[in-house]
Amino acid sequence: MADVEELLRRRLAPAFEAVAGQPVDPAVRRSQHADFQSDAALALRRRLGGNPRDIAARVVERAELDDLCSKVEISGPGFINLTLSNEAIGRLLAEAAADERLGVPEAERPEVVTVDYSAPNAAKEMHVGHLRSTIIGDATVRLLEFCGHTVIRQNHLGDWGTPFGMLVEHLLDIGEAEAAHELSVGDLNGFYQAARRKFDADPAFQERSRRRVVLLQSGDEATLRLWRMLITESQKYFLAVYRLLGAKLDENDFYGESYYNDQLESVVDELEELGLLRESEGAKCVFPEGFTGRDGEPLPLIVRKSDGGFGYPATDLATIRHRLRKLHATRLVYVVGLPQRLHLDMIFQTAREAGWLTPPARAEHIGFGSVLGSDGKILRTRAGASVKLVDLLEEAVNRASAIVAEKNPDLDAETRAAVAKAVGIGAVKYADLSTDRVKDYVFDYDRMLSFDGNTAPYLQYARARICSIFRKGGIEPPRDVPPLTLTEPTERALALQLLGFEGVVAQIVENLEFHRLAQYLYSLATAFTAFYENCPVLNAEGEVRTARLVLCDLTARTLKLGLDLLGIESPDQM
RNA sequence: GCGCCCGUAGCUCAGCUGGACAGAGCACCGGACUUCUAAUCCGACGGUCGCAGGUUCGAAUCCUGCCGGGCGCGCCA
Repeated sequence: MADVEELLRRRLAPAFEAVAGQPVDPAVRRSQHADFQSDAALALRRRLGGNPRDIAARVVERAELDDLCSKVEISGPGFINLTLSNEAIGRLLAEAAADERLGVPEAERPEVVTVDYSAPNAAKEMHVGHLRSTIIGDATVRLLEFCGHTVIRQNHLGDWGTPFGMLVEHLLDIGEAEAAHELSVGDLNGFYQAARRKFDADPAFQERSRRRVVLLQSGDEATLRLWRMLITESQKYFLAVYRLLGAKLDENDFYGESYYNDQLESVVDELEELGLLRESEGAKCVFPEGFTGRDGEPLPLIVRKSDGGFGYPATDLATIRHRLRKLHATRLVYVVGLPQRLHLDMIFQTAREAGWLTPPARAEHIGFGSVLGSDGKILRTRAGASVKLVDLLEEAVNRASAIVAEKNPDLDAETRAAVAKAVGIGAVKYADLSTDRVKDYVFDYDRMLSFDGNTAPYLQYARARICSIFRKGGIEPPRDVPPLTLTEPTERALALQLLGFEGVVAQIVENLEFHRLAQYLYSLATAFTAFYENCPVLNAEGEVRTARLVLCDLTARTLKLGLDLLGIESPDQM
């Protein structure tokens, strides 16, 4: 969709520069007093002095806006209010209608981007903590791919470390067949907790587990076979969850901790050669610049523990080095909870000091808050256990199914099931993506499944109604049309909203603040509903009807694309 | 002790690089279905933007200090 804001900016910028004698950002944004407004004249007073209204007047004098605006006026202390002409809007919409991508261009400079997300632990249940990472990461992948970047998904599976001694021993105790059964059925909690209980209660089991870790790390073939079985079975289970969630992660995206095992030694060596390693209390540490701990002492990243084993920072450093050096990524996205902020910052800083992470490459921690229950505390079951992700999702689908059955009994069973899944899963995802990532949010089925307010069902419903219009009319959306004729205010408002899509997408690509896209889609759906209430489509005639059909089609396509970028399905009927 | 994040309507949340009277949804109250899905819409009600200073023509937004909540700070990942 042609980015009108950007168009206006490009027209105003030269005029501002001429008046100010220096480059000026015209600061164009949507306005309550007109379609758009430019605030730059006010800010300029500080640099230029004088009356902002006069500055604005001189800018308006020079700017070429005739083909876009029907009205340009100076208001208040120096705002430039811009009203688009209906002709310009109609022209831009017609252009958008003809474009598969709705006017959203591919990136001028495509990048290789790694997205680190989801990262469950093998032989351990996925819980709500993994929900956000998976949902946000998936949306990131979809968005960046749509914009033409090469995205490499990185599922940093927790598949290595001391717990696996215990888990392998437990596997041996219950037998391979039983273990495979438990893992594939998804009773990972049962499996893990049983192992844990024995480990805590039985010193003999503890000792066996320790020896097993040593065997595992020394590459004992028999042990490795059992370990691999644990990993493979767990992966199968995770893939089933991803299918249910509709996340794009697949079996090729697992780059677990074990993947980096044979790179750890070289990471240590390289840091050593660079002189970044210091021995402290028997451990080999990096002290990245700018981090201090409790006593104002430099904060260490323990790369090699005093017992000779590798610390987890070693793996994270191997990972970032691999992504930069072998995958040639220039943008490294980490979708990881906010509590890991400090740790990741230290990893990034170390990577910079090691000369691995250098511009234009950059690493970003896409952090997020917690999922809370209605009591305002981190979501848990009544019993206080962490909530299984699958249970959460299935509950959402079941509730959606009940709602759909009640509201639209005419749907056949198969369609209803598909709609229930789209609505239920979509609701969960949208609830997560529609609020500011960095804040905690309250998980509430009733609210997220409501057809009122800023929810997935509301957006899906708006689109389903549009599909219904075309179905009922037995017509195909007109895609190749002359400039649209707009007559009603709600048509105009909807049109303006549609033209904002490209700008929003461009912004989200940079900051990955998906709630802004959600907010946009909600406003779009709201604008459509107002239009829908006021403007009959099928009963209209001539160019009015054509314009309305195009508005419907563009709205439907924008909603579908927008939701798709968020990883949410759009059923054609509900 | 140090550091990071959060604090906007009764509830759940928006508010983009400071900009014209702080916006939605829910709940509550009052309206609208012979017309494309009323699974909706319209109206009313509701806020000293945690508190106090400061910068500015102008602050929910930037700076400082408090208060309140969450999290992190060496051999777990």
